[in-house]
Amino acid sequence: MEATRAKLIKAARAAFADKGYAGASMDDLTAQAGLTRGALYHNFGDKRGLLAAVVNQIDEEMAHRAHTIAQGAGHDWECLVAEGAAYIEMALDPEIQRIVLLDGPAVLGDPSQWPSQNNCLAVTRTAIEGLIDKGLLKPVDAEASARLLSSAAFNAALWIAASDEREVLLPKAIAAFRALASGLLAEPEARSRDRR
Amino acid sequence: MEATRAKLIKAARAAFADKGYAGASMDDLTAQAGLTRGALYHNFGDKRGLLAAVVNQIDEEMAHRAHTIAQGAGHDWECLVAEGAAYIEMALDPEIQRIVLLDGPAVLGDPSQWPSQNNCLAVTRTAIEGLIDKGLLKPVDAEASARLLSSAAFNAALWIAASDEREVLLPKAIAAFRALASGLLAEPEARSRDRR
DNA sequence: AGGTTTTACATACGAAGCGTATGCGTTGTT
DNA sequence: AACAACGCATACGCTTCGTATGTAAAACCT
Repeated sequence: MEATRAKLIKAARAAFADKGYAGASMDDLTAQAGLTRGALYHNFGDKRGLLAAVVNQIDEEMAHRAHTIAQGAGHDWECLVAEGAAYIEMALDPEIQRIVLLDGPAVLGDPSQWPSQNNCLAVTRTAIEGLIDKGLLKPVDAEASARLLSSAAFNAALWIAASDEREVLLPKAIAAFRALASGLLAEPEARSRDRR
Repeated sequence: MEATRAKLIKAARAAFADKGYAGASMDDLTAQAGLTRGALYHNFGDKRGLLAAVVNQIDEEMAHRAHTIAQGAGHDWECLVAEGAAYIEMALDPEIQRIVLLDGPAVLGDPSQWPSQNNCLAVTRTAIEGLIDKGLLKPVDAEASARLLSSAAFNAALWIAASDEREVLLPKAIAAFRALASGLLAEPEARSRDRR
C-alpha cells in the first residue's frame, strides 16, 4: 500500500532528522507510524532503502523550491545566484542538513550516484548550460561547475548552521558565493553586472 | 602508552577506510592491533573519540601536504589555485574520502567545529587573507570564501572518485575550480568603473 | 462462487556490536 | 615492602539489525 509507504517515510524523516540515521531505531520509527519492522523490510528492503526514499523525497522538494525561487528572481546570471542563495537558506533547515547533507552521503555514497539522481544538482546544471548557450558564462564544463557551486552552497549552510551567529554569517556566505559564481562569467560586458 | 594509541589509530585508519565507520567492528579493529576493546575505551573514550583522533591525524597530514605544494607552485593567486587542485587530488584517495569527507561530517558534525579545528580550512583561509591584504582579491570574507572554496574542491573529488572516468573529469574539475576562484580576484578596471 | 496463490504485514529468532563494570598485572611512590 | 595508580583485558547486559516464519486479506483463475 502506498499509504503505509508514506507513513513510514514521514516517520523516518522525523526520526532521522532528530536522532540521525545511526541513532534512529527501526522499532521506534515503525511504532511511531503505527506499524512494525515487517512493513519496513517489505517496502524498502532495509534501513538504507528507507533512507534513500526519504532523501529522494526531500531532494525533489528542494529542487522544486529552488527552481521556482530562481525563476521568480531576476534573469540569467542573477537567477543562478538566487538559486545558490536559495540552496544556502534551504540547507539551514536541520532536517535537510542532518538527512541530506550529513547522513545521506555517508550512507548512500556520493550524491552524484544516488537513485534520486540528485535533482538539485540537475537544476543547477541545466541553469548553467542555459547561460553558457547564451554566451553569458565562460565555456566551462557545466557538470563540474554545477557540482562545485552547489556543494559550496551546501557546505556554507553547514558552516552557518553550526555557528551561533547565523544572521551575521548568512550574508557573508551569500556574498562569497556571488563572488565565486562571478568567476564563471564570460569576460567583458557581462562582468559589469557583477557589483557588490 | 603513546605506542598503543598509535597502533590503535593505525588499525582504525585501515578499518574505517575499508569498512566505513559504521561497518568497522571495534573487536576486529583492536584485535588487528594486537589489543582488545579495553585499550580503546581507556584511550579514546568511545568509537567517536577514535574517529576524531583518526580524522585529526589525516587532516594534519593533508594540511601539511597542501601547504608545501602550494608554496612550491607559483605565487599569490596561482598558489591559491594550486592549493585547491592539491585538495582535489588528495581527496581522490579512498581513505581520505571515506573517513574525512563522508563519515567524518556524519559522525562528528560539521568540520568547522571539529576538535582538529580543521587545519585544511585554516591553511586556505590564511592564504586568502594574505591575498586580500595584498589587494589581489576582492575584500570578501576570508572565512566564508575559504569554506566555499575548500568544500567545492572536496566535493569535486567525491564526484570524480565516484565516476569511472577520473582522468577525464579531473582536469575539468580543476578548470572549473580555477574559474570559480577567479571570481575572487580584484578587478581594478571594473571596480574603478563602478565606483561612485 | 469457491479454491488457490500472492500480497502485505506482524511476530519470533539469532547474531553482532557497543558501552560499562569488573578483574588483573605492572609500574611508581614513600 | 606495602599501597596506590595506571594500563589494559575480560565478562556482562542491552540494544539493534536482518531474516525466517506465520497469518489474514486481497487478487486471481476457472
